[in-house]
Amino acid sequence: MSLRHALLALLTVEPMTGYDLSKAFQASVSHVWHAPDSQIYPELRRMEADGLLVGAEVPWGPRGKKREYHVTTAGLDAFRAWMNEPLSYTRERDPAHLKAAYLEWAEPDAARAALHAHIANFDEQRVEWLAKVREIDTGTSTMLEKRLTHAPASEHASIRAYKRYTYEGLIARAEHEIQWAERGLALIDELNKTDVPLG
Amino acid sequence: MSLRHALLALLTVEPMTGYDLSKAFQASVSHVWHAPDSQIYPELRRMEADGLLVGAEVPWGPRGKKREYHVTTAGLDAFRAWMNEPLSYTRERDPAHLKAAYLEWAEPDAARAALHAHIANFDEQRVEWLAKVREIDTGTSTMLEKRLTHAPASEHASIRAYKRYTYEGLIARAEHEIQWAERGLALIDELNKTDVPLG
DNA sequence: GCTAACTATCTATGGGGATAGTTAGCTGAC
DNA sequence: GTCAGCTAACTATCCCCATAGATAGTTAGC
Repeated sequence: MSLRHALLALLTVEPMTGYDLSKAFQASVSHVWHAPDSQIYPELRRMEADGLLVGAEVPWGPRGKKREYHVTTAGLDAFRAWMNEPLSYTRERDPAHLKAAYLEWAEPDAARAALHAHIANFDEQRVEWLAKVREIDTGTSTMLEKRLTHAPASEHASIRAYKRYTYEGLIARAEHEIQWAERGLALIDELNKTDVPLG
Repeated sequence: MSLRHALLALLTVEPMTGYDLSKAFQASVSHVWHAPDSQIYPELRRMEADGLLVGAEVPWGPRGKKREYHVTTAGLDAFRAWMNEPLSYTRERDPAHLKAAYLEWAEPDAARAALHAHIANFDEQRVEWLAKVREIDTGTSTMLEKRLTHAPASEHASIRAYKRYTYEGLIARAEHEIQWAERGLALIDELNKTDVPLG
């Protein structure tokens, strides 16, 4: 039930439509949270029914309209409560490492391809997060700057620091995964070396 | 649909009952894969229907019986095919980092507790994987040794090496997460320092 | 001989999420 | 002036998985 809290997190920054939230998940914070719009719209209505949000019809063009959701004080309370309560670490599933543990079953080239895909995946993440950190440092992160405008100046340093800290952790993790995969590639080469000891 | 492949992976080592598989997930490879028995039993029956496994009734005590599943050649083919095909990296969800990005909303003590929980979680994993590596090195891993008995001697080194490589990667990841959380604890202290500059 | 703990299997229910498809209005380029 | 591409919102279906509980036989200790 954490989609709800991810939505609250984004909506504490500024009111948004379901479409905005869908885009925000797809682009800006994918790999931390994501959701298809088919999940977002019903959840927003449920959250409104629960009093965490209020939706406001906003005109859009001559005839169109859209629904912008604002966080209520009950919503803020719920978000703060979630932030203050410990989160349960559910056992995760890790197909990449499951596969790695049985890599002897794969053709060497397929094994290499798997590790290259691992590298490509985390390199993409790394680039994404590096851009985020640069945005934080240069003040070009629209979300962060909006967040700062309605937070007391005394908290600005903390807000900036926690965001940077989060993204740095994700960068380090991505780099770790890349290094692991590279060690794997070296291991595959090592194990598939055709030994010609007495040329 | 990777539960199927996780089950195949374990069953390539030796025939097992649903109960055995449930225990294997709970204990030996949790954090790489896990599943409740309510998922395992139906999936085993589906896999048998698909011809990947055959189940054999085995007496258990005077009146009891259990069903032991053996991998068929079709099952081996399916597993090998999965090992040789690239796996799709689905965007993950990461509640811990989502929370970290909004840590200014939490009470300092709650923020500390969250990071301590993070450390505890990954330290547990670290200990678990370190034990695995030790088992591999000392030849006391029952699963691995069984796997080796029906694999050609020429492959023993590879099998051992891939297992070790996998667990080492998981250990390094756990250590990374611990270090990240520790940096976070230092950051919280830093940000909540009550400045008394002029005594 | 009883009881606790373990082995073994199965069912029910509901939530979360992936995928796909539908409808409708808006905007700008050609 | 129309067509492509974007914004906006919603619906349907299916699968995976979590939680909980039901049932029954086995083993070992007291």
